[in-house]
Amino acid sequence: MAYRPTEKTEAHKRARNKSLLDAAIKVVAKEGFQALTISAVADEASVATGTVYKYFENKAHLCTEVFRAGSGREVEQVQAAAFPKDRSKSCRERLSDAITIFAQRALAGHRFAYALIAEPVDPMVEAERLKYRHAYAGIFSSLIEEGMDRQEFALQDPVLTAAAIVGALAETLVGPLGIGAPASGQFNEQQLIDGITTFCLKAVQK
Amino acid sequence: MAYRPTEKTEAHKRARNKSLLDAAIKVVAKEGFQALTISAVADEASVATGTVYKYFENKAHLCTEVFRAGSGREVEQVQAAAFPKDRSKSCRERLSDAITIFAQRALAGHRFAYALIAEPVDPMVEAERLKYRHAYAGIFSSLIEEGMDRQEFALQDPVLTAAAIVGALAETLVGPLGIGAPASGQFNEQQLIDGITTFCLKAVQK
DNA sequence: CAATAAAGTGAATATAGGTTCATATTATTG
DNA sequence: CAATAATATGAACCTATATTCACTTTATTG
Repeated sequence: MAYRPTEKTEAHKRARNKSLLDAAIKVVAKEGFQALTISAVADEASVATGTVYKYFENKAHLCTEVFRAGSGREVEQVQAAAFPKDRSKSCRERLSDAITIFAQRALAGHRFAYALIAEPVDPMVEAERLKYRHAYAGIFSSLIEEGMDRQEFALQDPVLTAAAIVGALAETLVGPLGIGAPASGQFNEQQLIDGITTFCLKAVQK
Repeated sequence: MAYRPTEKTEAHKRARNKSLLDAAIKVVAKEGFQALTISAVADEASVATGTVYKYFENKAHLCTEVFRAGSGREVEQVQAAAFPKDRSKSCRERLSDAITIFAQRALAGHRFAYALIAEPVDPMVEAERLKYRHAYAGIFSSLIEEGMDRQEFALQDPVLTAAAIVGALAETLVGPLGIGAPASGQFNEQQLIDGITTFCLKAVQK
């Protein structure tokens, strides 16, 4: 007997796992999923390609993690806006806040947000994106349900409406976020956000 | 001097071009863009792979044609619903008709419609899809503009609203159309269409 | 240090599918 | 039929990455 993983090595393992994930996110943020190759990640993290496979089973898993990490914080923010601690706000107000947060963060995040929301990616990554969108739809759906209970919103299928809102958000943001699109500030960001918010609010209202 | 293309050969050329395009559409309708390979098309049309390249410069061009052919009829139908000869209908009514037609045809077309609207595809094909969605957005945008002029609709950015509608349509139809989704009839198709229509109409209304 | 196990390496391998091209076939006309 | 040109063929080629694996390096403990 002569070897056993110790806390130090475990820590190193965790650190490297994180550094690989960070590297992957950095690649996507800089050049999109199009540039997310195993060797690009390896280079960015200054390790060999084989090392990546010691930490991620395969590319699909790596993509999943990038989405999870990238969207995790985003989804959290939207969730927080939709269901704040302070329970005094109306559902209408909260829906508006949630949409605004989503759009603002997407517009601020630029390349990375575009990659998550709309960059043409290969089918494996696209499958991950569908899950990511689903998480948003869940938030909106719950909020709409509550709004119906409180009779703030018209009676409707909350799942359908939630999907429609996510679709509307994604599609309207594709243009402004797309490659070659005017940089943030070139167009009136506030106007865009107001437009989307108004569109969605009117749609759910009584 | 001893050879010159004749009407007969030209006709054959046109026929073969069509048969290749039909083959490509058939492949997509059956198994999606995922299965659209040059050799699949060649097999389906009973020609050699090289022959495909006599008629289509490369795969991207072939994809473009599949989208054009596949969506051409769809876009036409929506256009016809949005701008009918009979000018007596209100914009509201026409918008409702256009949305209904879009959804109905997508739901009826099933696999092919799913492929056009939402199937995860590789970036080359996705780029074509964006153009296709743009065509729809153009129709809705014009209609909304007219509706504002006639004071049927609230003042709004017609381009933004049109994008939102296209996004809402695509996203809400993805689920029902997706692979493994219940076959048409399993869910209440009419209810779905009504839901989307209501959502969009309320959103544009004064 | 010796023994052992894990982590790291990166060249080699595997695959898939788009694209090419030398060759064969077919059509047209004098 | 001979000459010519267009069309068709499909095996071979190319490219781009994901993935593997024999080997090296590093960490741990008696």
